[in-house]
Amino acid sequence: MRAEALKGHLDGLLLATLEGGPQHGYAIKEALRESTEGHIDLPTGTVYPALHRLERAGLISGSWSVVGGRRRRTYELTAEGRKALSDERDSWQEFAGAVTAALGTRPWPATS
Amino acid sequence: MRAEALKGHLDGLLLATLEGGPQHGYAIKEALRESTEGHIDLPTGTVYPALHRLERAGLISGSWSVVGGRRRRTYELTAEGRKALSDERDSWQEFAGAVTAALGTRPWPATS
DNA sequence: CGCTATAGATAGCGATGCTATGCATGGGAG
DNA sequence: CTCCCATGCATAGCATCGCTATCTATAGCG
Repeated sequence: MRAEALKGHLDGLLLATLEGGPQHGYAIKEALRESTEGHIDLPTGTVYPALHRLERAGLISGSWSVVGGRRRRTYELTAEGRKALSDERDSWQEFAGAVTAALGTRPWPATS
Repeated sequence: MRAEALKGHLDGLLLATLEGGPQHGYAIKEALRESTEGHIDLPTGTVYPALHRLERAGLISGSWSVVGGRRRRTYELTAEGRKALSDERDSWQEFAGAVTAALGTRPWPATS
């Protein structure tokens, strides 16, 4: 996947991954990789700053813990984050629909 | 539509609009607005630099003409541009599929 | 002891779309 | 006749944001 394609959609993906329950950064990255069959495999230098951004924005809240001698920051969705995720889903539908229409491709998935 | 969402997908949209035949910048902008029912309404400050970029990249070729006293730069797809458009469509399918999967939304369109 | 996986972090960069602004012409409103 | 708007093109400067490269640290395995 082209690197820059993600711009503006990363936040929604992270929020969606946290919807299933609290996770720490590394686990989020892995979960995203697995749920997309390797298509979305974020470098850690993308994940951590993005989580900081989301926390500053109040969409997620983090807390430190120590597991197996390693410190972990576990994040969970805030109420605001759930709202934002819902908005992201709506705007993704709109965006994907508009781009699909403009590109002249069949609505996803193209099975024909 | 959120402004930054377009990042990385603009080129494909412009190329797709030119697929139906040569167009000048302003007409491309209008065609895109109409084909997406107003969802994608690009400011001219986005369109013209993007066209210059595509021309520099050899994906489109432009020529000046004068219509009604106004000068126009009409662009058309090059062979390379057609190839790039095809690639864009593939990568859009892949990207949209991955994001849709990760967001946990139904494949577009969500009619349920 | 070194390598790898796990876990987190940051500086600096580059790409790219947007805002604001400018120029120019033609046509319609007043 | 004059002003404003739509058309048409253009650029400077900005802001955003994901990536690369690099760093720290621990646990476990060979």
